[in-house]
Amino acid sequence: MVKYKKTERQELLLERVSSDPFLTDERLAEIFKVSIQTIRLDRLELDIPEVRERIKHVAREETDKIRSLSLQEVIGEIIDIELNDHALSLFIAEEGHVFKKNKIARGHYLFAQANSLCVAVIDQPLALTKTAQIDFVRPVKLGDKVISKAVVEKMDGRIATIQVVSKVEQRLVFKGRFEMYYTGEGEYDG
Amino acid sequence: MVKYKKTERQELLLERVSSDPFLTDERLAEIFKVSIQTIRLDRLELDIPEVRERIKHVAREETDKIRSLSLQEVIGEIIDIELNDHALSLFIAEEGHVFKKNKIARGHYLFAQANSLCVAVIDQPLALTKTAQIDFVRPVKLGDKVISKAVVEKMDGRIATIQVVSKVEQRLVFKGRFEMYYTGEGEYDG
DNA sequence: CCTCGTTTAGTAGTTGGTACTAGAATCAGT
DNA sequence: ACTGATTCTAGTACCAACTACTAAACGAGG
Repeated sequence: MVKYKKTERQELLLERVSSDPFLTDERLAEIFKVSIQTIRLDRLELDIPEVRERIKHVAREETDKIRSLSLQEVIGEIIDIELNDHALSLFIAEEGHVFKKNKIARGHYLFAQANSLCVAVIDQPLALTKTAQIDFVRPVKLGDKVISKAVVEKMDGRIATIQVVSKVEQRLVFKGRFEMYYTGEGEYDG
Repeated sequence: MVKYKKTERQELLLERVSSDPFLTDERLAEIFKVSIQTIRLDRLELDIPEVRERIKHVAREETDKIRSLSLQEVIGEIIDIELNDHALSLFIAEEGHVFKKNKIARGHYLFAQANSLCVAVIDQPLALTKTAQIDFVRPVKLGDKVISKAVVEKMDGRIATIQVVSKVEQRLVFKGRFEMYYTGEGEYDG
């Protein structure tokens, strides 16, 4: 087995650490077959905190109820957001999301990405889906990176209308029109 | 302020630590106005692990929760099915399915229940959702038992039209009309 | 007063680090 | 092949937050 080059090792390190935050430097040194010092230099360069801080961070996500709204309750990772205007998220179809037989993503994950993006883009204390018309244009396969874009068309005080399109490598795979019901604490009467 | 007696302090200690697992012995010693050693004796007697272990435990719960949720194949348990005709499933809204703030189920779980029911009721090697029009009629709350019923309206050789209604204690909470694409071959050319 | 439960103090050792210095190995270009 | 930079390894001193242990002080009851 050949040792990795620095940059390659650092990429893999980032992946490893984010998929399993519980790995100590010692374990990582074994995995990559380098010294502990090398691992520490890598973490320093990549701004990866020590194992205890990583664990603490994961644990905080549970207790931190404020933060969790924008982080936890979303399928896919939000990569750009302008509240009450538009939002972008990335969802990668993994083993758990696809049919075993043909490796095509189950529709409800695409819906979930779009739906949670709609919830996130509405900057209101309460936002619930009211109706949706959706089209699954092309199947999404295992490993596909789905970029979903939600654009708020109008907000009339109670109902927001949002158009969502999802693409894999620029190709449309899903589109939908969502009506979201929302209320703000006393901002609007209702 | 009077110092607590041993037993009383230990009770309060248990409460404190379980409500905030991030407290170090040093902090606890300050809180109860005793020495660190006393806190450590207490933890020993009460079998409370050290701060880092407590944090690790919380973090583990968190990652387990995410994993078990994302790996869910089908949402809801099928309780009655007549292939190509109708199907019933039960879904119970649990902690992981609801918004933390208001304990209302996220829309995509209701969609997922309906969607996977539609996939199941089509007796074909391949069944993919093509379009859907859906209505979230009433919010579903934590603990609600949602019964979803899918009825196949027509199947024309490639597309099946299915009506789904979901109820909690006889009250409509969700309805939708799904068009499912299906083939015997397992081919799909978008 | 003495005793026993309780509390405090202090020491040595552990884990998983940070921060730093210094030297060895490797590679890239001339 | 030699030079110089990059990369890796080694080693030291230090830290937080402990465990595990010993020993002493306190405090109220018999």
